[in-house]
Amino acid sequence: MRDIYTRKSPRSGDCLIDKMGYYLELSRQDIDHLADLQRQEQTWRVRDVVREMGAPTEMFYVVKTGWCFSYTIMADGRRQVLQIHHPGDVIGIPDIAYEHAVTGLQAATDICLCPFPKSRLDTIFTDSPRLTALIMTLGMIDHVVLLDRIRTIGRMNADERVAHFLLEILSRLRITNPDVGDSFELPLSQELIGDTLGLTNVYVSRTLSLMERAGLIERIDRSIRIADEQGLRDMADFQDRYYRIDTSWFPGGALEKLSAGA
Amino acid sequence: MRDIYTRKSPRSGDCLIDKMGYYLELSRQDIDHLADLQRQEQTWRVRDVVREMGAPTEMFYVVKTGWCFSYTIMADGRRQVLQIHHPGDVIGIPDIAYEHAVTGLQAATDICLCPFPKSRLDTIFTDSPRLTALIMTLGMIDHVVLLDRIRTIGRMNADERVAHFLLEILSRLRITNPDVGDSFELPLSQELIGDTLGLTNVYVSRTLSLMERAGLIERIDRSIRIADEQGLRDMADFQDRYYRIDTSWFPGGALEKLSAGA
DNA sequence: CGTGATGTTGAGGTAGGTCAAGTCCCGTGG
DNA sequence: CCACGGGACTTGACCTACCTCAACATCACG
Repeated sequence: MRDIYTRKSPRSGDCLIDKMGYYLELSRQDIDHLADLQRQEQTWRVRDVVREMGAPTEMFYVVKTGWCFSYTIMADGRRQVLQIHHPGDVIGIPDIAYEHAVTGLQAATDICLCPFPKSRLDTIFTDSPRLTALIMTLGMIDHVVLLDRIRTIGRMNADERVAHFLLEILSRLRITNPDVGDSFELPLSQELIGDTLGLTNVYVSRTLSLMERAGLIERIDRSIRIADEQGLRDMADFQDRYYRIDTSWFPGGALEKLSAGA
Repeated sequence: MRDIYTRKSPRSGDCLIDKMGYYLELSRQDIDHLADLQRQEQTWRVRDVVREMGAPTEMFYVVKTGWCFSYTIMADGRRQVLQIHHPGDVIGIPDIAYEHAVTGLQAATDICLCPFPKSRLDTIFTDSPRLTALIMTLGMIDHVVLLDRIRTIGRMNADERVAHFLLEILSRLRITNPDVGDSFELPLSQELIGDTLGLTNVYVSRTLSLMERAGLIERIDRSIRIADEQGLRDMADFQDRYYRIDTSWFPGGALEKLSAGA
């Protein structure tokens, strides 16, 4: 199911550096830059709103611990969850095009984020073309994951949507934590999952129960075991967008060639 | 409905330069770069497939004339249209993260595209930080438009989806052609509109008929007149993502300040 | 003139929504 | 320590927005 693609930098225990280092051999300077983004920390409790829709977009955030999510709400209360953010993710880049945030940001668990001002990216852009290319590429991965989501919501039925969702979470987790195996904690309410997939909490509940009875997954509290990964992949037409990316065009090719043999 | 935001460079008749120039005061060199991307031209007929899903991603395309669209197809034939591309759009940037195209590309009308290799962007990146920032920002606009689409498909019913879709097309057209007023040619089959919005061709037909009977739109063949723009905006909770963007953080601030008074 | 792509309309079916009741769990406060 | 309240999950009964299938009309094109 997975081939021999290998992590490019050793794990450090810092999730941003781990995520970046999964794709790229990081220089000492790159690591310093990434550490620099995480000097400030701030915590929120479950269900706290970190940033309202329409707030000025001065800050980006790096997720240090916990899960949070971006969403929009319509006047009558209908909510659509747009993205789930995990440790190591950088939040806010799409907002650079606008003066006010187009999405809200809320804590799905207790979380610790590292806010940093837009301007901090400038130094990275001028100092490290490789890191810049990686940041852009990670943005494009997010983009492609959104395309998958559109296909999922637009053309798949409930069980296919849920299957795809679970697999997407799993592959995302595997980047920073290769040891997850086939089970993981899913600290998201079924209402939130429904608002992500264009379903209701009620139907998510029914669907998960059915999938469990069908032997596709197992559940204990909020932990999920993917019992039949290939079965889920087949039904959801799933492709892993995180596992392997194309870095061949990145600047600084010499370094790249060195690590390509790994 | 629209305030006094003004185009930053004069119209040139070239749609890529017009689109870029709408947001930014372009230098002579910038214009040369953009013209350079469009040296090669190639044409396709309606329904021709320009690029299959899974094809190697060596080329980007600038749309010169006509409309085309990106899509995915599932094994059983279900299709999801992901993006409609208009003259002036650059196609393919999300694919840089992968070696093979994650979407297909097909002509919705007879079209003329300008293919150019990935590497051609390099020179822009090193020569013009302002243009680079604009290209990134346009990518982020696409991203936000996708977020709107997800909300539309995930949480709105058929008439709201169609209303939102029509308004989105209209605001996109207004960038390069401020004279569209309230009517435009919509050279898209109802099946394609359905595949964009997660509906069937049959239900798109019914919905359009209902909207016409309600006095929201008028139709003659495939031309659409938006008869009640405010009404449509209210029902679809529409926000124009193309009209105005934040360029305040772009490098080369001096030039920006000069034009800020406009 | 035939063929295929497109749009319209009708009849009937179903996936998923809505509403509601009941359970479990955990955090808080007395 | 217990009582309470709110968040989360489950299950049942009923409903409806949208789908499916099908027939028919129109039009462009070779």
